[in-house]
Amino acid sequence: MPELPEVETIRRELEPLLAGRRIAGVSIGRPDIVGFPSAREFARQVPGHSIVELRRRGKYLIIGLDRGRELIVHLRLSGHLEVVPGAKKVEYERVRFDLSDGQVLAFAEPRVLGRVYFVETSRYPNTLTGMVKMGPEPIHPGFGYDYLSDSLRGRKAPVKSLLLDQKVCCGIGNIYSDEALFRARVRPSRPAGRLSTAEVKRLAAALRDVLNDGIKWCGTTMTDSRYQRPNGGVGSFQNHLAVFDREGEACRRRGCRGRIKRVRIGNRSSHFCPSCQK
DNA sequence: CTTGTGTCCTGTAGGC
DNA sequence: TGCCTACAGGACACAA
Repeated sequence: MPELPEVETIRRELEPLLAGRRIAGVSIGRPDIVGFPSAREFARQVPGHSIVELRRRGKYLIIGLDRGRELIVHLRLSGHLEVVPGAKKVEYERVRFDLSDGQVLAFAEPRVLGRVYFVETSRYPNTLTGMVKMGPEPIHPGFGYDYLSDSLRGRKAPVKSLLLDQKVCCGIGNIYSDEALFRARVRPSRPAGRLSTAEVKRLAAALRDVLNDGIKWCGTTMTDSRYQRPNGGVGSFQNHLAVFDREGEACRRRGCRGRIKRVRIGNRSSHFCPSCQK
């Protein structure tokens, strides 16, 4: 669920709550949540480190520690982070970090698919190769027509599948890929290598714009979504979705009489307007 | 290398 | 109401 805008919102709101605190203790409710090193080593090595800053790479949240170490969190489908008073119980809490100010950073993850890693800065283990191979940030200046055009050239897979490939453009998930394709007026099923120059240009701009809009609205919280901000608040980009989760509803483009269709592409549901997207 | 499929794990919505 | 099945926004291993 959390894609780039959600993770970026979490980063911004969590940093003032964490920066400068020391991690006094770690308790692990589910050892399989720890991706590196072993759960036992994780619980032994993390305490004593202080939190310096929070960064983000794609959908990974990077908690920068002192002495050249990082705590890396991936929320996958259902994970979230909360900072709560030490006495409070957090539902689905899998890992708990006791902080020096008496607060607790809780990693809650109902589905147990999310992971947390403790690593040396920029020295990533095999369980984190996704970090090393990750493509550029679509909201950074280096991501534009030239890069995207090179990445899609000759590819026969549906353009939607390539947008979800973190090696092509990191941070994109099912929601923002559907929304970007709508803005670019390109159907998700189109073979990626067959897009025209104008379409690739529109797509590169749409990816950047839709992610920035998602950040502006503090992410997307659906009714069945567990995405929440560290203070318990929710996002509001769901109020601005053009196609995602709108199957059968009217297209919102002025003058368009189309209805949003849902199809399966690469085992993921994809939403588009048959009238606007070619 | 590219592409498509299955799997991890749990909770929940919706059908009967 | 209660049971059962299908599906969920991610990532990766693996087969063809």
